[in-house]
Amino acid sequence: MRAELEFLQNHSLTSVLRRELETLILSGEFAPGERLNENSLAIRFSVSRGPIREVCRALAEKGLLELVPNRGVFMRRIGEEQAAELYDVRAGLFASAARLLATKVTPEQISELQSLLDRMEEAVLANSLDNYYPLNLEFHDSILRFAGNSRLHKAYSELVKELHLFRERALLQGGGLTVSNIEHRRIVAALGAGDATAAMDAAFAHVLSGKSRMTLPAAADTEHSIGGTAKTTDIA
Amino acid sequence: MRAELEFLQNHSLTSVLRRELETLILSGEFAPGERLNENSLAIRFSVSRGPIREVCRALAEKGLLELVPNRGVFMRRIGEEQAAELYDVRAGLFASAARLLATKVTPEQISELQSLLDRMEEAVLANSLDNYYPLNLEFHDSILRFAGNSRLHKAYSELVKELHLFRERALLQGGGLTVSNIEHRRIVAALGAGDATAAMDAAFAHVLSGKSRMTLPAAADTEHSIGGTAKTTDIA
DNA sequence: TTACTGCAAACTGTCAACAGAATACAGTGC
DNA sequence: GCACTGTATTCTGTTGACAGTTTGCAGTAA
Repeated sequence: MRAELEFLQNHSLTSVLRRELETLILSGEFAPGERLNENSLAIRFSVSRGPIREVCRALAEKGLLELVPNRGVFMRRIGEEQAAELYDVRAGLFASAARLLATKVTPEQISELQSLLDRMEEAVLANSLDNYYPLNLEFHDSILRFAGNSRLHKAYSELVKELHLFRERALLQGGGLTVSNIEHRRIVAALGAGDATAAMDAAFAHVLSGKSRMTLPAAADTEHSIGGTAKTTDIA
Repeated sequence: MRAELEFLQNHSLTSVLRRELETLILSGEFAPGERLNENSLAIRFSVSRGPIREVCRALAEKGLLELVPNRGVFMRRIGEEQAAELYDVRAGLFASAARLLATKVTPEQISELQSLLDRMEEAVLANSLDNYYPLNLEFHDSILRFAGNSRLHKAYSELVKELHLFRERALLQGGGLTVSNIEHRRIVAALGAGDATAAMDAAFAHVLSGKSRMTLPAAADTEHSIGGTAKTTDIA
């Protein structure tokens, strides 16, 4: 019961709604550019329009939705240029984390990262994107976590969520995995050596490399994901 | 009249309110941790509570306000640790801008930055913080602008706004100006040489240097700003 | 005097309803 | 058949009101 009381105090209806709608958005429930009907959402969640509107305003501020006066809220549509811009921001945050971590990383953390590198290497050899993808996420997340700056971590995570809205991106070619993991090794090597500048540089270059891997093939084939929820992945 | 119509279409009541309230907050109208009464705000702006609530949700998402269930909205209180974290994020964004700019900067932009450096140098010699401060802002803003990434620029600006909430910081000592401008010169030199890594490194180090200039003296004297709206400045 | 209890006022959370704008569609003229 | 106009519908923007919670205060007992 104690736990339930605490739940009621910390999680208001609005905050629950917010989380719920965010999950819905990130799960691909709505198509890019699709309009969200406030009334429908209100009925769907069995609440009135007030809380729905508040949640939409918050998510719009976060960059997941778009507000058009007198027309309503729309799923944010992220074009190639906007995605490219987001990559630059993400690169800066990731580089910051790497640089901060370089001066304080512990041997245990290095070996944990090494372990991830090895497991990713296996996935590369098996040419298994399905195995590589979650390890890649964990690798990046670990660096952010080890950096020990919760605000930086939060900003990075939100940026990754925002990038998920960019669905018109190409699937990664097999060769990308090899390159990606080589870059990973370079980052860990710099971290292990305590070289802040090199770590920052490698981290930044890695994300930018992912950006070019992502946008270049997309220009050649932009129709592949229309009408489906093709599982696109993001190796950076 | 054309302009007025366009104004009505693009700026809804909520968006105007949002800007207004944000200005109020950043101007120091409310003390850190102070509670904002929804009804008072509604009366003050002659609107109902609905729009006020939506605006507050948006500004809370942005990090300027804090929401406590069943108790209301409060001015966000930023402690020293949080401010330190924000500096790291800011450093990453600024470094990203510097690195991106290094590969595309034009001679005209370099000379514009040089001009700012010279004018800051004058302010340093005159030991005039009042002259130095706006030039310093313009210097940083110019680099973000020249970098040509609007999203990065926006993220940086919002972070600076968020940092403004940290009022318990010390005024800058005179010596800081000299150091700060030396760091500025190092950034511009790297940019002019087209050295992306050096530019990124110098930019990151500069913001972190500003962070230590900010937090160290504050630890020695944390009571200086109580009860007043002392004009504190932020040299980084 | 101090601590506790109970009540009252104030405020937030939520809802339902109204006004105005945008959209879709039927009707009319060419 | 096609473009245009006027109307009806739908949806957003905003408001006022009610329910539940928190806060402040007066009253009481130790």
